[in-house]
Amino acid sequence: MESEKSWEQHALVNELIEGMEVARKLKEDWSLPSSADSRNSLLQRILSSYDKALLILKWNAPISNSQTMHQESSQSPLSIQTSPLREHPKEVHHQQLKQNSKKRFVLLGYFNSTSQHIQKSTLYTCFFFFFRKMVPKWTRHVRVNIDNGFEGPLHDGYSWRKYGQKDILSAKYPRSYYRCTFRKTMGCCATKQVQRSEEDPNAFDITYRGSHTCCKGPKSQDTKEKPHSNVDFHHAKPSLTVETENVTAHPLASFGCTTQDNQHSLFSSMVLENDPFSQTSLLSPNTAESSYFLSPSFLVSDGVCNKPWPYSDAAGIVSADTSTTNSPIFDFNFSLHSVGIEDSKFPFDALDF
DNA sequence: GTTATTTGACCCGC
DNA sequence: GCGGGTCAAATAAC
Repeated sequence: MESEKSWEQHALVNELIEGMEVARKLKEDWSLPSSADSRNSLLQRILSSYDKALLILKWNAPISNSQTMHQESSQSPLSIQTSPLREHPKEVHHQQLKQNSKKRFVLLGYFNSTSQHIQKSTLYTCFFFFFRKMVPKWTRHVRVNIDNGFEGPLHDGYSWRKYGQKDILSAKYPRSYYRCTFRKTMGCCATKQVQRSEEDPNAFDITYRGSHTCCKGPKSQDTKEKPHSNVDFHHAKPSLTVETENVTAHPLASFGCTTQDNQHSLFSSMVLENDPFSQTSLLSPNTAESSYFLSPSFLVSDGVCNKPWPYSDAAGIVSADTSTTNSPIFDFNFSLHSVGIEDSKFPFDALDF
């Protein structure tokens, strides 16, 4: 346990120092006629560092603290639509214990692994735990004027590939499942679900999950999607109405896809969907709006990661930017440097599990 | 030939 | 057992 504390503290200190150093550099650059991109990328790095640091802190928060913080934050008048806790407090406590234990296991398993290759079964287990339970998820309600010839859900600037459609029991319209086109080539695990709204057939409810690590964001437009089937609401015609509302889960959920972030990386998907603590205290919009967790990608107007809605690299650690197969990929990342793993060739063989 | 979509089957959590 | 999410073979589109 002492060693755990040691590397956690080490990582934490490293992140804070890095954040400070980059902030200093930003300050120096501020008066220079350097590009906005440069400043934005520095800003991105700073926030990324603090994201990491905060996540490490959160990771190590005592259960009692977590619970207290959750209760406090859930009472916050600013917190919106965090998942209501249905569980009895005792159950919550047990769940947190369980989750904390799992989280710790995953992190320590990674950091402390002396083996050159982590067992595939471990990776598999870790992946599903993270992806299904911890990857951020948020919903957007998007309205589109179908009369204008748009036949399908909005194109959000990313390139998606449909991999399934399902009739939902209580829903009038089927739900379509999309994943990032670059999942195979770049290991991007972002997915989205699109479902036509029952109340308003011209509207779509789009649920995003996971972060783009593919660097093929809105600006690249590297897509082979049929233009008629998707509407790019970044460049929507005036007649196109776009509404966003009910960002139900994680407005800060990492959608970081800057090149820089991929190198630097990110705890991206370790924002915990089911973790009451992270939802309410680390991720609730009130926290974001008011303090540390607001992503630069949301703040900047011309930056490389100027997302159309509050995407964030919050909690990003390291992009395990793996070129891969269809296999599940870790979509969370952490700074190897910060924990003293300097070898950039750290063997993370996600290719063949 | 390559890439995307469709759709039935399968997996897994509840 | 049910239902949501994903897989993967078949098919379509380019």
